[in-house]
Amino acid sequence: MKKQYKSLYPRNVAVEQGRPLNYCGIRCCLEVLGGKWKLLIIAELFGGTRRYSVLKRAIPEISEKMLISSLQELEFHAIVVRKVVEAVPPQVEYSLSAYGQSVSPVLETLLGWGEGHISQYSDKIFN
Amino acid sequence: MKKQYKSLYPRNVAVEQGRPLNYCGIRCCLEVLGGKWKLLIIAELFGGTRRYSVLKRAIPEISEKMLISSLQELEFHAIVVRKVVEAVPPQVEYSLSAYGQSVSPVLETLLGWGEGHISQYSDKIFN
DNA sequence: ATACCTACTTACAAAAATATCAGTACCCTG
DNA sequence: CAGGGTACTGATATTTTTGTAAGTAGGTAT
Repeated sequence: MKKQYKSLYPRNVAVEQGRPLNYCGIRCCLEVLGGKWKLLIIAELFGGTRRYSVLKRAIPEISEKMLISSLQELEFHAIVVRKVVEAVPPQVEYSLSAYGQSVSPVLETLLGWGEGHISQYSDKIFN
Repeated sequence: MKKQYKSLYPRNVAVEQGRPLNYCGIRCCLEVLGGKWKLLIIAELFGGTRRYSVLKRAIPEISEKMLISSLQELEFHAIVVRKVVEAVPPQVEYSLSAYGQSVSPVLETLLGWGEGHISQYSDKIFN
């Protein structure tokens, strides 16, 4: 990984006791799990180890760039594990780390709330 | 409210059974609760009813525009309630609706995971 | 009379996120 | 030997999100 992970909290914010002012668990989640694709990728990986090309086909709307960069950030945060299989053509397998499994309740809760919201307010969402 | 809420899912996506292809609870959450400020505002409102100016002071880094527009979207989605108090100077109170209280587990779970993540990986986050 | 408070709105600018697309290296198949 | 598959990288463009700053209206305090 040449690419350096870039922390999302602004640099001009004061730092207190080792963390930026008002940095909290929610901001951390938004930083680590937020964005358009990461939770969807994680959800897919809860189904098991997936090769790059399989992930791509599982989430067809995602661009390769976003898929790769999301995977790289998740790997940086120790949530996913990247494993190269020496083969021709090359294979790279992505899976959730043991730590990555800890995202499960987050995913479940969000999914549950979201599905409930859709069923109550689909008219507002899909207007 | 003149401002029309704009759904975040792309219009060019095929719709199946009343919802866009691959639309799921997670995407719904990202749409309704996502963004930089909404969950923080909700967290603040879990502390009770707050006037606009009080919210502003509670989250000092937020711009007025973001505060207002976040509140408006949350109101649109029936999560917060806006109440005008006839007084001089004018007062507007924001609070969570009964439905808005249902976000509680989402908030708790995210906060919990995030705080845990910070304590394990603060070196990676605050590099 | 001037400044200031409230809860906003609006136009515009900047920044950040995401998309598009071409290119890479390797080998394999027809 | 052309074409295709794999897992990427990098430049650039577009879109989306967020920020800045000024303005509004009615009233109050100085």
